[in-house]
Amino acid sequence: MASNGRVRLVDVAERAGVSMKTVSNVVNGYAHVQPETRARVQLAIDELGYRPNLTARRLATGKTGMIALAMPEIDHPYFGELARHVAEIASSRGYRVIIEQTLGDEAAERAVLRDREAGLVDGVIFQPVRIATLEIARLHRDLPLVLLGEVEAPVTTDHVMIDNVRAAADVTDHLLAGGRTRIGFLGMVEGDITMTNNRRLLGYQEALIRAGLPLDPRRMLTVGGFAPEDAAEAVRGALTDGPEFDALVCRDDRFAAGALAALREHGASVPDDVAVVGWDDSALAEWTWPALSSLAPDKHELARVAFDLLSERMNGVTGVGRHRIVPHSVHARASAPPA
Amino acid sequence: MASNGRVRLVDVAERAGVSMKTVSNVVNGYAHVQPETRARVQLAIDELGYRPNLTARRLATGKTGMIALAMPEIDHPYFGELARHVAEIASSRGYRVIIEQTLGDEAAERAVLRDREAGLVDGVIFQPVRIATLEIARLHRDLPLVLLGEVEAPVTTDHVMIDNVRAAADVTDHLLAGGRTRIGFLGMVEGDITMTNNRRLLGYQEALIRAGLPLDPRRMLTVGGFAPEDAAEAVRGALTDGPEFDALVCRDDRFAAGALAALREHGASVPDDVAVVGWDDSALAEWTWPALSSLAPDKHELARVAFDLLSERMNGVTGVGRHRIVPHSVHARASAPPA
DNA sequence: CCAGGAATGTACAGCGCTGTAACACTGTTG
DNA sequence: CAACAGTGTTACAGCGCTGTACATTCCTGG
Repeated sequence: MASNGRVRLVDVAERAGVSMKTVSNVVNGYAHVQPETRARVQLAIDELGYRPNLTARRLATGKTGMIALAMPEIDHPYFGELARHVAEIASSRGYRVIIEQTLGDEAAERAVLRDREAGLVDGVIFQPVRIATLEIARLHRDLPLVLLGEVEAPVTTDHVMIDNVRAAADVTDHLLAGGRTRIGFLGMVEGDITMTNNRRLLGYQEALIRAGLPLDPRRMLTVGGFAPEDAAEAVRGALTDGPEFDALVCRDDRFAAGALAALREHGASVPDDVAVVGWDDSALAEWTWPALSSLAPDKHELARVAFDLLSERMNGVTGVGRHRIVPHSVHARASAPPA
Repeated sequence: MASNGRVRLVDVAERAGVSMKTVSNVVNGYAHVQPETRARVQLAIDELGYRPNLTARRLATGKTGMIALAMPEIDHPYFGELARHVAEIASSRGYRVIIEQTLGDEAAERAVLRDREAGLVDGVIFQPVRIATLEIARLHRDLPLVLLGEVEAPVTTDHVMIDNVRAAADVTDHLLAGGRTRIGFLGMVEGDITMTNNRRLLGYQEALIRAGLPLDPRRMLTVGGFAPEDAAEAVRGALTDGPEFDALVCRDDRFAAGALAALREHGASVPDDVAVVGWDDSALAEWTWPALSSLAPDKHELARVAFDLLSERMNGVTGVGRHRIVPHSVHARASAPPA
């Protein structure tokens, strides 16, 4: 046995009276090993308490069995739930997940694509929020990569998302079906460079146009930052200066929570005076009062499809970037009940 | 260059006309390298786009530069926030974090201590919920380990927690100071084997006794499961059959959210009729209506202390298990305002 | 002026595993 | 019955890096 106390393959081999490779074959479940030999090796493994050194295996095979999941914040409800799904899928396929928090930092996002992952993981699932796809394509070399969320063309990398235009239209239709006619959109974020919001705004507008309703730019609220309080602030402003609205389509559940707070302060009743719909269908939607109706991306499917695409890349599939849309639905709760 | 396209140390060495080890020294920032040599090596590194293979480095050094964080669910608000703090601390010290979700599964918790981590990480920070400390001590070999949360004696492993008895007493005192006299406790969970709740119940009882108030066992509510809905169900039952109460100390914020829902259904006003205090001070406390007062463990400190203890163990410190208490406070919000 | 050390660099073994080539068998086939 | 395919096993190189031992040069102080 090695002096550091750990049992190595060679120790087992010696004890069982076979070669290292045979032990390796047993450990890896290789078929062509005599049952009798296998039993002898297994006995030695158990007796010595042998555990393979994964680092050594990785160096030998060139596979790490790990993927990185890079996202802005692990404690954001949506990302937390997504992380859980990804971890479960990956785990069921024998992979482990390293969480990489970029915290919305541009340098951290670049690092995800470069040195940080060198030889550490077999692939990366990455939700960028600061750097553009063009730069991703430029920085990205041969590491298998799947992007999450809306990305602008030209896209040379695999990515998975929901149909944001359609989803925003569905949410707006849900409100229209409930008899709302003066529907606002909360909100565009200053300095937000992702396409996500533009697509959602577009879907919202399309639904209004289809319904023959006017587009009032003053009902499309701009928010100063990403915190719920920023959203509340924007709603407060709109309630005093802006045009009337009887419903709000929100960019995410946290913005919706901020909107609920501002409406409450103002004495507006939800959903009677103003209906509110969130986005992400995170656990938080259950906890607000009233509970939030929310656009629900199929997170499980999102994680599964992303992992499958990545898996193919890790198995050597090459070729142009692939584009996958996963389903969504409107999860109706009290803040915007069904018609 | 290697046929697989990756640049290796030896390629850089060849190009710069020095030995592999000198390149290694430059890469690792070793002091005693001639500036001129260093520059030449650096040039070769840049020209070839060399990135060290971390797996190989790990095999050579025996250090992985990674720790595992094992917890029940990454999408639980408290654990999500804790994960974020741990990831930030670890990252600032040059470590990376692997998230291990046990999902409250006993086998998964055992696996954390055994083969799963073999040679993969340098240490583990682990919040057990299913397996007892005795078993942890039995399974745990030489892998550096720090436990989070309440653990029963005898403790042979380092662990970090808040003073749950004291914290529960502080929360109860907060309610007493607000003039509440019929304070309930929500809740003991059926089949919960962790000590956490017993400690909290104890602190709650101590505070009542010190205040000269009677202990009414019927005000100590038992909950059928860990979901907020289970807590709501328990509160509903108490509202119809049980003794009156004018305040509730809750096991965590999610239970408190469940309690708020049940109270609302019943027409009880919070905090006028019943004050509610949560536990964990998770982001969720901001989103409920009214916003939850909550016992706030110093999560940042918790993460820091846990990492420091682990760090010492990873650096070879041996000896008996150490016990660390981190501070907490009562974060007062609308559901139980200060006196 | 020389022993003793610090500064700078090299050669090579070895971390613990897996892939590959090769070998010794056994049975199968034209 | 030679040729061959398939099975079970071994020996050993090699994954890409770092640690160790050692060579060489350059200072320093007695």
